[in-house]
Amino acid sequence: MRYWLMKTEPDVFSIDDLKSQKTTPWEGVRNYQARNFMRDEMKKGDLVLIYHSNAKPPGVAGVGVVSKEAFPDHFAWDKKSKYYDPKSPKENPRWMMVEIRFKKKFKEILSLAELKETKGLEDMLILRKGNRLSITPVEKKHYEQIIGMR
DNA sequence: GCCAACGTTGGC
DNA sequence: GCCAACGTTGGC
Repeated sequence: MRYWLMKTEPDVFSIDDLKSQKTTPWEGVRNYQARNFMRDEMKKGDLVLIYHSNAKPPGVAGVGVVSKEAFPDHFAWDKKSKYYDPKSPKENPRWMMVEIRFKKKFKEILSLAELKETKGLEDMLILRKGNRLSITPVEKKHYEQIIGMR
């Protein structure tokens, strides 16, 4: 089993939305590296830290679990969707997504500031300068340390 | 709102 | 294939 971190803007889709919906297709990823993680590496049962970006404060808000492995992101086919992409035809879909199921919400968000101050998490990808990737693998030890903090 | 970092696009 | 221009991300 592997561990991941997925960013979401809570104004668009928050941990509370995930909690009330129970599951969600992780639509709208339009970055090849992140797409490849979903398409090739994320397996059912993998655990996912749900991270709120562009939030006050930004940080890890809870945990989800991969409930369905890669399938085409059909929002790319919907002209009315903001994720529409004419370069992703149905015969040869360019963008894929996984389904995420709600697991838990932290009582209090584990803020980016707190993550930065925590010894042992220094080499997490999310803490690297300039990291903009919306999906990153997380090491088991980092995942466990973070869960231990909440 | 600013801006650094990074990804993508497109002319050549 | 190079790289300048442009767009996006996301913390502050």
